[in-house]
Amino acid sequence: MAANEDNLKKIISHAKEYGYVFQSSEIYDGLSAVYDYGQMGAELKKNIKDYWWKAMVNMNENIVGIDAAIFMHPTTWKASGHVDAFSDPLIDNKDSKKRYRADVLIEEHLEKIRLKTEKDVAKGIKRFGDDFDEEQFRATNPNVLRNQTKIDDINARFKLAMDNDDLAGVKTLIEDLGIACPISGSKNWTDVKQFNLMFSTEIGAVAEAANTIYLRPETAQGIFVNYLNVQKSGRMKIPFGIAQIGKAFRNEIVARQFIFRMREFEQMEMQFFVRPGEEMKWYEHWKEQRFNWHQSLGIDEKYYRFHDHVKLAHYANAACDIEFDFPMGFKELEGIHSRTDFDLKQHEEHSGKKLQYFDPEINESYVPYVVETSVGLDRTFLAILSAAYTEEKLENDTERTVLKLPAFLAPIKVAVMPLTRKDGLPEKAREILTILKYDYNCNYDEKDSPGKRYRRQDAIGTPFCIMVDHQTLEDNTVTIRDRDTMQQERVAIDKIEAILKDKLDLRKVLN
RNA sequence: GCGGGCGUAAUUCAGUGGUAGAAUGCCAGCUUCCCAAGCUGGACGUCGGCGGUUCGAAUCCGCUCGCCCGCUCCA
Repeated sequence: MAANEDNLKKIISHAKEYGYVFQSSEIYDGLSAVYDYGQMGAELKKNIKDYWWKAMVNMNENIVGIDAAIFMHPTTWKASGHVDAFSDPLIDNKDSKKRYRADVLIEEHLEKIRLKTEKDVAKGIKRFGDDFDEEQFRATNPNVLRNQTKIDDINARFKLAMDNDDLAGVKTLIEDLGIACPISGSKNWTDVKQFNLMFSTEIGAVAEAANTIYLRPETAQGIFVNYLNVQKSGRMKIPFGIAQIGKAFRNEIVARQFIFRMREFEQMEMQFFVRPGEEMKWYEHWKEQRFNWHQSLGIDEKYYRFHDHVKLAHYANAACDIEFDFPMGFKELEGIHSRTDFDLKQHEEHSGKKLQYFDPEINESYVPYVVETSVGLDRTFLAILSAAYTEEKLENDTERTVLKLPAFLAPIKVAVMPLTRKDGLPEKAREILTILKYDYNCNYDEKDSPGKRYRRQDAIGTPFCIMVDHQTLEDNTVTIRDRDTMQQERVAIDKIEAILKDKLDLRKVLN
């Protein structure tokens, strides 16, 4: 554990030192849980996006990509459930310092009262056996009735308080009920606070007439509200998918662990629309597909595992995560959810528009079921970066730090360097650079010894280095040095393009 | 939000009351030329920020911002 935490620190330092990730607004002391991608990070991130898009959109005939706006009609978030679900009333116990959801505390209290009734019922059964009329007992027994009244009263008070945004009322209710902290046993509570995880701003130039509008907390809704547009304009036939890469925003109470949990983050997701009843088949299909995608990055299988959700969200009938062994342990990287027809039904209801699909195969109209794959781009970035970060002991008893990034994702694909700065070698090297830079992001470096330059490229993860030496001038050959093996291979200049093309060929990874 | 740890150069750190250092890195030049060689020169820090104590603060105190860890949260 300690070694792993250490590892995260090292990765953060390395990421900063070599232009991968910077703290946002650093000169102003930073902004909590917001990060910027630097010159290397932006390239890596872009390459991850491209690779995902290629695998999901380009490789699947029945998946298309869109780019929806971050701003959406406010009703969207009522329909999706985010307005309610993303604003929990929270309360802290001052003695145990534990935080609870106020509604959960009250619900637990109600559960205790219900339990009393059940005990009474159980007693009755025990005493009277078969003669016991449970239904009548529940309807007439004074204790049971009194408890039921209590429950109804509490529910009514809670609902009233919540509907009126009366947080003080919620606190009073908790105090009146004598609810104690399960840990400390004390009733010493802070005020109830509302946390809304959605960022809001105003749309409309005139302040009085402005409407509150949210920054989307997830990208999925942009797909749902456009599903019919895409289906009709793209002549899509079920089953089909809509993919999207974009930013989402969550005002996390605690956001930490570098770029793992940020307030502004990017998701890559695909909603797959299927015929009702076939969702489990597709759920299994995408579980496998997405796992294979991660595997294709060439990171050891032991870094990944599935985690099935036991407790399902209100919209799902099956859900699992693909978890990655980050420096801080196994954490969610991607979620695969069978979302049923919940979202589309909700949007039908709130918009009053039909969101049905006519299925010519079965001659029937229906609201499709949805299987979602949603992967965090920043998390994928962190996963790849942390798996790639390697400190190696070399034979000559020195060390090197190398980013063993998948070659096709590396920010710089190839560095071209002259062995010395004399004898026309730089000119020759630049000729080669000119050939390659149309297809690949290249580096040129002539400063310092060759060994030092190799190490510099290792640190940023450049998979290939081309060295122009004196033999180049004689026979037009160069050496290509492999980042991971450190082996050099002498090849003809006119073969370089073919060799790189082969080494970076996505056909090999995308199977 | 609570608790713990921390914040000094690009990075890793030393410096505990007398106004700042090392190593690595970076830049220029010389030399060397295939895995962080050497030499010379150089740039970069209002010691996270604000305030207080003091003749004097990187150092002591308060507040604040940020990072890491635990709790909590993460439909």
